[in-house]
Amino acid sequence: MPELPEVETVVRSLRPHITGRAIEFVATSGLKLRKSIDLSKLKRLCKNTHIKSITRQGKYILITLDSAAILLIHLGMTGRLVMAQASQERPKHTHVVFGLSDGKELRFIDARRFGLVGGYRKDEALKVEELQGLGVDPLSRAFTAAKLAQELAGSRRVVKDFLLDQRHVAGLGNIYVCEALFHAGISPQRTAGDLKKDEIIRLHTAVVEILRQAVARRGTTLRDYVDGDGRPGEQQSHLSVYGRTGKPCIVCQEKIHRLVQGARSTFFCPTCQR
DNA sequence: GCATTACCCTGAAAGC
DNA sequence: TGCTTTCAGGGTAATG
Repeated sequence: MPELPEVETVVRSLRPHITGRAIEFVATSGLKLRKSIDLSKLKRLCKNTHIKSITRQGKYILITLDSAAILLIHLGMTGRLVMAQASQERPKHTHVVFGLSDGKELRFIDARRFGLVGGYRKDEALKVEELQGLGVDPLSRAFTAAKLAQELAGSRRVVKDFLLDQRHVAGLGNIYVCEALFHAGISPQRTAGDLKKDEIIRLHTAVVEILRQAVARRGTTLRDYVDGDGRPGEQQSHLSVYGRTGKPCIVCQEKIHRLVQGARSTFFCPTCQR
């Protein structure tokens, strides 16, 4: 399940392959993803233009074209954005294909179709609905302990749900929220607005460190995720609590517990996290 | 504003 | 063995 480190890894791995390339054709499966794909619009946007850059905002991938139009991609749960030779057979669940000028294809593959692929003209690009409400990116300079404190202030939600809300901090998902709360020693059931100053500082540090470490290890692959070159990540063997129900805590040996919050599994150590 | 629930969807795993 | 059921969850929308 791609979160910030996985999306960042995809962006970095694709950058040398697609920057400066022209898009010669666009094809789709015709199946609906999170939203329907407007193929004719994608074709119009991609015609006679080159790829200028590929960047990330939260879990969204932005491919900016020379025309200043943007292609917006979200990997959802099982989405993959990979390079392939045009001669290679397109795998099952390939929903969007961008044919590039060097004979390669940039393919969006998504079994569960929770992902999203859209295109926006230059005049639409600054007010893309999906990006408008996104909170601070936790790997940006703007994400400070003070900023986190400001976001948390007054919230009556449980901190686990709060951190998953992309309107506050953009890029965290279930795995890294569980991991960050563990490393900060904070129970996932605490009320967000009740965290003390020292706890907020610990949480801020944990979020940044966990994400940086995961980026360095090119993300977590539990099942589907691969980067733009088709390579899995390496962070999965370094998880402290996620998916470790019943196994001993790496700090105190207490068994890791699992509970369900907002229809998502939460993994935590009841001794280390207060 | 916030919590809860349902929905989208496929494939792996579990259960029978 | 083979079929059926359950579970996984990011984001959104409806409801209370």
